[in-house]
Amino acid sequence: MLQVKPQPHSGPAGSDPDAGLSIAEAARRTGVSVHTLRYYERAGLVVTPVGRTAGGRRRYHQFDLQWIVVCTKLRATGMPIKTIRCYAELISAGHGNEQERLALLEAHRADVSAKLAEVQENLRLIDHKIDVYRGRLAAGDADQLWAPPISE
Amino acid sequence: MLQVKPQPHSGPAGSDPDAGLSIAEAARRTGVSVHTLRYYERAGLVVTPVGRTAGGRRRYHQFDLQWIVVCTKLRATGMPIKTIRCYAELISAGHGNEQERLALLEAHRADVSAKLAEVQENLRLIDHKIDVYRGRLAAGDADQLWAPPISE
DNA sequence: GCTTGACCTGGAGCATGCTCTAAATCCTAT
DNA sequence: ATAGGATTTAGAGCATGCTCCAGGTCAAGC
Repeated sequence: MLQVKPQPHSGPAGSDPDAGLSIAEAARRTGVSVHTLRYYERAGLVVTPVGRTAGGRRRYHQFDLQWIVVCTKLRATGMPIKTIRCYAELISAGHGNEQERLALLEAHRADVSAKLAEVQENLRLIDHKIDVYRGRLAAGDADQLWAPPISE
Repeated sequence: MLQVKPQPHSGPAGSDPDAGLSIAEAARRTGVSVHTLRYYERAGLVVTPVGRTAGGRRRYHQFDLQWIVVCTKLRATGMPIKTIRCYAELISAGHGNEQERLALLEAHRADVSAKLAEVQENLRLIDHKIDVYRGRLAAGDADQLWAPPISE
């Protein structure tokens, strides 16, 4: 859903393609607020430190944007910040821990699957209630719906 | 998943079936902690006030347990406490607002559906990453995996 | 009566994930 | 040179949903 749009060569905030993007541009392109971008960085959700200008401003490059998008997707499936940091640290540590990365992803996949199944299961109850309400309302006898006991 | 088990006639905390259950028993049967039961009550997640003994202890009856289970299912699909309170108030208000109840449930259903689709979509990315890691690890060339740029 | 454990209330505490503020600094345009 | 807006930082604030604590009450068994 979120895609890092290719830079149209001369966009706002710097036309030099190698200079990197301002935080505002990065936010716009990733769909994440600037606040959140800084928060993620503080929280350790980085694989490589984001570049800085001489004056200390962040400069986002293609790789940074791609990583941020990955973070949003992991977040969207409910992966906690801590776990994403863990994953980032593994990638950051370089080659040799691919088994661990895989294990982390598989564990998360299992969590998401379980959660998905649970939600779908409970959604059925809601659907059932909706059906019942629709039916009763159409039939004009909504009085028969589940209601609290008169007075115990 | 959570079911209100039928009372086996002489259980703990009172054998008179009409006397109602202690909060501990209600917690056990609904799978919710006693803390949470009290919290839900304070938060307005009640359709009818839970009964009390002369001494002020809560007594849970069949209807209370059923309602709590409904609450857990709504929560499990991500319905916020506030919305459940809203729903509880509608039921509590009695007949005549069935359209509103239906609208609330339909709105929630739409939210859940959208969320479900989003999670499933993003889960695909994770699955893809898992596939790639598995393949590379099996092939013994994990070096080729996504890694941070060497130094910008 | 007395002990013991369950229960009561109001309120504090905690985990998570942002979201915002203040004061200072940077940079660009005029 | 300077005004204005964008950005920086550390830290506070907020929303949600529990979770727990202190100090007191209730009730059942001995």
